[in-house]
Amino acid sequence: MNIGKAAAASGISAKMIRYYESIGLIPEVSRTAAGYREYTDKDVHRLRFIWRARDLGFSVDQMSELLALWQDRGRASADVKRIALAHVAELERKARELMEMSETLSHLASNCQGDSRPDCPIINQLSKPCGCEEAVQSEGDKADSNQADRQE
Amino acid sequence: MNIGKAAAASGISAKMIRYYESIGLIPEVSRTAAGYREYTDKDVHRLRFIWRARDLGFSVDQMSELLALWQDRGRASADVKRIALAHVAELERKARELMEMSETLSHLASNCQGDSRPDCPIINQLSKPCGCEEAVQSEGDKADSNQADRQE
DNA sequence: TATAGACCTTGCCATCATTGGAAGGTCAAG
DNA sequence: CTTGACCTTCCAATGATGGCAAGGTCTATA
Repeated sequence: MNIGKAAAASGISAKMIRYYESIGLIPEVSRTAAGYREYTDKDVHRLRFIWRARDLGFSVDQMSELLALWQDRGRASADVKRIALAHVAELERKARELMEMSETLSHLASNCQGDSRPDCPIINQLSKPCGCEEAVQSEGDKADSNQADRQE
Repeated sequence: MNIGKAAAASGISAKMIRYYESIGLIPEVSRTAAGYREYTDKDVHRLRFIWRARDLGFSVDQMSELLALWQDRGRASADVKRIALAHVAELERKARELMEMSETLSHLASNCQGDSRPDCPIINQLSKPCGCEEAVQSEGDKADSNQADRQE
């Protein structure tokens, strides 16, 4: 099967398949006399593995480790679990980071009239002169009000 | 004030200040006879604005719009709010995406013994042959489940 | 058989925001 | 005057992906 078929079968673009080969994530496959790459079902199976791992947000390096463990009959599931949980922690960290931004901004926006006048708590917050503590609290997350948010 | 001082005062690295200047996010500042950039308090104030916007995850393009609105005495707060809310939606989308990955993986990991044996639901899931919808089996989860078919 | 068009090959560029480094000039303290 | 910290510009790399170009190959059809 050529690279186009392998791409369609695996869900990974031909471009990315060549890229993964170039960086050594997957082995070089055999070529036809004309130089076309030839993929076996086994190769496609590996690509699908990568496709799923990628879908879970694993990096190329992590996928490389996972592929090695997959191949390793003597693997310890603890090794797989460790990689997975480290990734979960990272995903959660990033998600929290995004949610903090979102909440801060959402709060500011909720206090913005959104009309034709220039006064705006979002702009006010961004233009504050220093990084003083009275900035929007993202870590403390005190639920207690400060609704009005001194928007001068 | 030279770029190093401006960087320290604004929280943005000298490297990034030069970059922001090169792409036109901030105007070119005056230079000393020796070619050193000179920053005024106003310049630093603008850099702090950028620092805060960046901290909220705004892209350079969005910051450019926000800076223009900041400078615009006749701005409509609705324009600011629109940008902010669009960004909130994007942040939430990304956060949800990460959380979905995290939850899927977390669930798989919770069913993994994490011992010295090779059987592992995480590897099993990744190695499934097709994109079938029979997601992860829940708590009940037969531990006997299909051994990941390795390639060899 | 000739040809069109779909596919393959390699290689380079672009993204986005940021960091790093090299080579060379400048400034301030000792 | 030296030293070291700073500044300047330019170039490169990151990670994962898409795009394009130039050229070769395969396949179906006229």
